[in-house]
Amino acid sequence: MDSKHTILIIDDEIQIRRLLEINLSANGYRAVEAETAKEGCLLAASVNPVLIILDLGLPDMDGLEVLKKLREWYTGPIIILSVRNSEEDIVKALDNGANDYLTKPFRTRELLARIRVATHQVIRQQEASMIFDNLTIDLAKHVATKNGEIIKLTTTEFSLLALMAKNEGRVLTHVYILQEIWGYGYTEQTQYLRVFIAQLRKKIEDDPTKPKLLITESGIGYRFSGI
Amino acid sequence: MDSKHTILIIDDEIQIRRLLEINLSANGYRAVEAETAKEGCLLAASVNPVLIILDLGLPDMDGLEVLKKLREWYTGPIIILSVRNSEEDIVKALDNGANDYLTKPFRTRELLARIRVATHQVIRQQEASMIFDNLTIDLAKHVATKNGEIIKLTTTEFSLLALMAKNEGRVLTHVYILQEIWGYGYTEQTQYLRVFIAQLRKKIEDDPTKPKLLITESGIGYRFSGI
DNA sequence: TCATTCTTTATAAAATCTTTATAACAAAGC
DNA sequence: GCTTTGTTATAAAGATTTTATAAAGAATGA
Repeated sequence: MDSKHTILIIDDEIQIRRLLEINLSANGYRAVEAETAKEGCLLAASVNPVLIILDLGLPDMDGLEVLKKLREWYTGPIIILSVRNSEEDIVKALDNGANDYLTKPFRTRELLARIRVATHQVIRQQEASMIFDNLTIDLAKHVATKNGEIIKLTTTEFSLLALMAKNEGRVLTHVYILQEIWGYGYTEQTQYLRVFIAQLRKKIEDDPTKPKLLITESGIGYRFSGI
Repeated sequence: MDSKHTILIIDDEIQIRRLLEINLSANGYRAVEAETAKEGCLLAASVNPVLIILDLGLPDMDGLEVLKKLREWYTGPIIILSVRNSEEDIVKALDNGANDYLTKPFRTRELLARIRVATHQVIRQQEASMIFDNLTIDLAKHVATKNGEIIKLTTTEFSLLALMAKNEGRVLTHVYILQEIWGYGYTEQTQYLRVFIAQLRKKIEDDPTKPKLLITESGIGYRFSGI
């Protein structure tokens, strides 16, 4: 899973793009840049950004039109960056789907803070859901699905699956898993674990006899493999 | 029921409050005013506003502290109005839970537009009538129908159904539901919940013995499943 | 007062967890 | 190859916890 969140910058001024790119990268985002409205709309569809920063003064299309065009399908936050400072421009942009509006020249740290506000829910939601091939685990909703259908899991089964998936690729020892799920008094109950791993496999593996997700590490413990 | 959405203004300047009150009323909101932080926090809890407008320069408490205090429980949008214009103040407020920040003097129509943006999701969710297969729930009218016919629900039953439906697909814990519907003193009364879920199922499920809408998540709580 | 709604109690049913038993498998030594 | 040993997989029985439901009692409001 790629952990960096993509932010799309649509602005024709190279200096602004450069400035934003440096600051966004330094704050853990991946910046993708577009110079024209057309390019921006295409990129928005292909890179699926968590947020779009849009300049209203693009050369090839009216800013408000770009905004409307994006809003036809894009549901993430859009922050406007513009030299236009009239109340009318601001109100129009906000009423046409912009989440925030900053006038150039802007203050970098303020923009970053406003980005944090705008992406807050989206990112938290994304971080809470894990996707592995045809299996998804949504920690916030407390629901797991396989091939789109909800899998019925008990509390313990869900906790175990979530623990394994959160540590994808890492071998977790019997003792560690038992401590995490059952508590300190249960570190000897390796048989519990076997029973529950078998139950989980029946529910999440395509072929429980040839597990591909919950891998046995004989003598040590188990490992979750999200391919 | 009162269909107007309440906005809470916490500001010590009478002129600002008056100005806001006039503009908010003219735009279909109900304005409730507080002069001090203490009064504001109390009112926030009692009037349940869809949005709070908060001045950072209150006489009785530091603005940032008020913000943090509100955010301990208030999940709706908070817009800051302040004479302070330093980048540091803005960033701090935004990072402590404010959704937006305007400096005084502000432009009225811009503020109104920003209020619309901030309340957009909340209000739409409150007003939307939800449709699930042959069941509809109209939150504004406080009415639910099944196969076109109105279902007779008590206040508690409707609140419970609305809470579950608003969180479609998400597992809600017993404790959470009890807190939301009955209040903080009732988090142990799991049996209440069972009784009311059973009553609801009798009224909304095609076959109450095989529930398809109100799903039991044994050991955790319940989940509403549309479709 | 009466009707409605909420709270409490009792009990049956279902789901889940724990334990036991046994089979399967792999590695090592003879 | 065969046996031994240590580990894992699986089914199924028993114990425990959790849930569903009816119904009685208490509270509430017209």
